[in-house]
Amino acid sequence: MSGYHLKKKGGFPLATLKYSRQRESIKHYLSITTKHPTADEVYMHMKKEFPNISLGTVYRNLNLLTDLGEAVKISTPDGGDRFDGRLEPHNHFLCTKCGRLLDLDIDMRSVEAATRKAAENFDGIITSSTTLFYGECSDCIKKS
Amino acid sequence: MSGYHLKKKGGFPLATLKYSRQRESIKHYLSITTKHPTADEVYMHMKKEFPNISLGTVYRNLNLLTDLGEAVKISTPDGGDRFDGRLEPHNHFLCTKCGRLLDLDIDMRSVEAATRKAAENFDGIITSSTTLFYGECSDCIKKS
DNA sequence: TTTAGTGCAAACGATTTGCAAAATA
DNA sequence: TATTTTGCAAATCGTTTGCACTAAA
Repeated sequence: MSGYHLKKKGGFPLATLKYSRQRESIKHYLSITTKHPTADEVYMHMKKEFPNISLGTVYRNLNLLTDLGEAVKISTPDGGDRFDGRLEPHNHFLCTKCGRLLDLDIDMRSVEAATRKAAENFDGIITSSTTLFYGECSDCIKKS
Repeated sequence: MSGYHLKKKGGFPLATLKYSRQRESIKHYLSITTKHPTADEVYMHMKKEFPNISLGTVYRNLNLLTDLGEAVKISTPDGGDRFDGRLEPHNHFLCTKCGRLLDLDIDMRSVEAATRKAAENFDGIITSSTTLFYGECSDCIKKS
């Protein structure tokens, strides 16, 4: 694990990594929560364990984990990015009433089929895709 | 099932609309461009016709058009939102090299199939979905 | 000792908002 | 006239960055 190099977004070499308690804890939190927290929510949670942790440290580690492929950044039309530590391919659902972001497990073969279809009439290279579903979550349905 | 999602902020009734030359022009520009411009790019373009137009006005109208379903806001993991005046269901491709956002026409039936699959094991209501494809565009492939 | 990571605060880019004037109905 | 929209500027939000210090290797 030590001394490995990898590439950042622009192709810049990334320096060798050193262990950090904060980073490990952030990674662990992302791996157990199902909340898809924003950076600020991660920050609030980390404060319990590291009262002096700074928001900058949280952002730096979230970006690092994302670059390492150990976390996923999810962009939605409303508000800041969300982070997800679940690494297997899956999709997300955004409730347009309460704003909750939920995991949505579907047979990925249907998604792959759609991607293959997309690739047919396209003269670039498609390497991945993300689908975000919208609608009303069960909690909001109950309340209405 | 469309690839679009109409965003209503609170569910409260929308105030009566009055005509505005700026809004019409923004709407028209979105309907003819294939650039998927950012708010700032729309602003720059509008300045030719309305030298004194303000960025605030552009944002207000882009949001209004989005709420009305007459434009679509596209969120990507890098940078600001893009806007699209093309209303038929279609998908988008983001080049991870040059950042260009392109239209991607695929047989929507494969997307609908994926959505139907998604709905099966989900106890909320899915009303729409958007898929964003990633990869390298043909221009960038040529250059490498 | 050398290098990476941290906390802090300031800077930043994107977007929103309060207000008085202008346009529309 | 009454109400909406505009231009402007200040404010806000999410995120990044420079720096001196601390922790890890």
